[in-house]
Amino acid sequence: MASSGPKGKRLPISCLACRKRKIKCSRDGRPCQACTRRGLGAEDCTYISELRLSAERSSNSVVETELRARIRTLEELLRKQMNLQPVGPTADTVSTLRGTSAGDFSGPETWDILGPMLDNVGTLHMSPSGHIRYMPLASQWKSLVANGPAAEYFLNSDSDTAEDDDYLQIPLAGNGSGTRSEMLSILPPGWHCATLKDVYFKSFHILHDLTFEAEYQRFCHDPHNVSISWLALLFVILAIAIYKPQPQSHQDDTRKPMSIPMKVIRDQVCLKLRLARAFALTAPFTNPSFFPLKQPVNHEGTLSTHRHSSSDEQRHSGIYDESFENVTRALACISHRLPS
Amino acid sequence: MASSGPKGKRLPISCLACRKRKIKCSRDGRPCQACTRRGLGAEDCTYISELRLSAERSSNSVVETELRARIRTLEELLRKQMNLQPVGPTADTVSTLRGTSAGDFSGPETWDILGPMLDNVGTLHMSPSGHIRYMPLASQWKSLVANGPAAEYFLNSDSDTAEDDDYLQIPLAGNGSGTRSEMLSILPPGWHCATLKDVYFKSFHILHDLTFEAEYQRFCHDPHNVSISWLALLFVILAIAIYKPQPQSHQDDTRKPMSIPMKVIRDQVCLKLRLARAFALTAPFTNPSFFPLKQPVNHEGTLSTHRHSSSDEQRHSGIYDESFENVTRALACISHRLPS
DNA sequence: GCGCCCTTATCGCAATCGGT
DNA sequence: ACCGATTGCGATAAGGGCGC
Ligand SMILES: [Zn+2]
Ligand SMILES: [Zn+2]
Ligand SMILES: [Zn+2]
Ligand SMILES: [Zn+2]
Repeated sequence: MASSGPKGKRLPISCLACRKRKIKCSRDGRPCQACTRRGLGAEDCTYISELRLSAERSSNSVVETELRARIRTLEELLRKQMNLQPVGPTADTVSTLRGTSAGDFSGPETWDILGPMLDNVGTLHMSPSGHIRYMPLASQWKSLVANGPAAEYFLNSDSDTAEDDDYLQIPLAGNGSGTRSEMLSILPPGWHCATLKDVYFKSFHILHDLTFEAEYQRFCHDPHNVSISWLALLFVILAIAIYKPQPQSHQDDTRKPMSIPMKVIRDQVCLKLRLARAFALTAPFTNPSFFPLKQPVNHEGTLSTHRHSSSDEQRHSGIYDESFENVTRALACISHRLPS
Repeated sequence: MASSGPKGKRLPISCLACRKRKIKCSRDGRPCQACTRRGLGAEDCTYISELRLSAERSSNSVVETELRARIRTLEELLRKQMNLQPVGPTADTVSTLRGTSAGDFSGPETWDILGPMLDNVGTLHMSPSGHIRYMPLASQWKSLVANGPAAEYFLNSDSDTAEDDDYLQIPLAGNGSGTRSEMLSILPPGWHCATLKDVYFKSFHILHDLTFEAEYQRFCHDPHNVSISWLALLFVILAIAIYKPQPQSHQDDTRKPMSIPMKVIRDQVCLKLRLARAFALTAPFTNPSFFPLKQPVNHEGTLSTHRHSSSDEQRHSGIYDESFENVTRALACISHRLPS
């Protein structure tokens, strides 16, 4: 009668494979009977009972972690606000804030050390098994990667898997409604974003980094208020960064050393970004109401000598629309060779 | 026993819906039994039998037409070669050539009047049901549009139909092999291409029209020898042109008046181009070996002040690859608002 | 919430067809 | 008989929806 007997009694819930197939699960052995018939091995016939429990219990701490990350984001923002130096010793104010939730963010798993953000985007409707609770988007994403039904796809898909599109319900040709939040939900978690963004701007010097950084901070503040075009640009930047081979020695930058194993990020983010790229590239073309960002951004290199007089003239003649600037920026990024 | 009795004999092939579902088709009535069971109406249960036959029978004359068009292409090329005027009265040589296959290309259906080209691209392996014969790609495309299995899709699809991709076997994420010919097979027939190209360059003045015209002629000469990136650019140009609303009065251009009803072209080309756009936009991102075109092209407007010194410098530092120029060109086109 | 019955949809592939 | 194209069986997957 005790519910925790580890004996030969059947496990509390069906195996994952059977749940996905919606078929009866014998719930014995590690390859259950249905899975055995299906030719699946022990690695495919898994149960999530204890995982679910632990996840349920630990999701509180996950939220806690993300809230802590949010704090650090605000610190960073404030620091940027008071002092334009990237990371100056703006001791006072920062330390004050830091006292709010000092926490133990140090150690070998330096996941969080890389400037978190976006960790405050989450929604409320995620309720694992009955409870309603705040669920940051980053957590959603991470759990998807970690133990979601598409886990295998993420980790060992090196070739193009076209069917992943609908597998993950990514609207490749969105009709303009709900697209922003969809794209947000696709975004990798904040620490990945920040890492990849840094990688990009350390490697390429086409976009005006300071301008983008400002926009990025604005995005961290209020992720739902950026334009779709800017999101698309962000996706492109991340995609480029994810493909850039990691240099062995870290840059001679005074910022925090990038101790995150790039390989790990790459594995996790790669497929998501591939989808996002396709989306970002297709969406504006399908629906011209995308890419509505207004303010232009300075470019360097071939695109830097931007002449506004002719641009304005042409804009009024109907040749350009206001999206030109942003698509151009995205394009400048795309043009990098992606080593694969 | 006669095979041509129109009586209660079964139609030669199953209905399209059944073929797609791979289920037995009763081949009676317009909603066949399977389709009736599925709740599909007559508009979904279609047959292509007689269309296929007619296409098979008429393909000879189609080839003939396309060969004639090829002649005119060569005439046009030669005229351009001898005289850089767009259409000057280069009487002698042209008339000599024109005598080769004078033909009756005049009349109300001025399909062919608009500078044909690409009509010589075809392949030999197209054997509708046994015969091996020369099959120009344009013919393939036209017959697809006119009476192919996807005919309805082409004519009444105003919204996005995502499933068309695999319906037409367009490799949205091609792996780089066979892509060029695939894109060529997607291209609208020559007269459509020329018309749309003209529309584009009459309306927009971003790309250097003379340079592009030269490349276009090169493309007409040897369509298989252009780079994928250039093809993508062409697709984008055509896509823009197809969406541009047709002005009521034709331009004050001394070239042949554009008497082709734009609406017709639009209907036929629209979906193909939508697919091609998606392809052209996705492919280079999926496979960095795309967009390999070398020679840069002058731009006007915002992109005109191209600085080669910095470009070269950056190229060598690995920041740009040689595809930059072309993607930029494509992007400049994309940035137009597409009125839809 | 979850398990899973039972109706559809999918599609590999072997039988079949039809032209030569 | 050969051979590429086509058909459609039948094994399998997907998933709507109901009872708990
Ligand atoms: Zn099972
Ligand atoms: Zn199992
Ligand atoms: Zn049928
Ligand atoms: Zn039918």
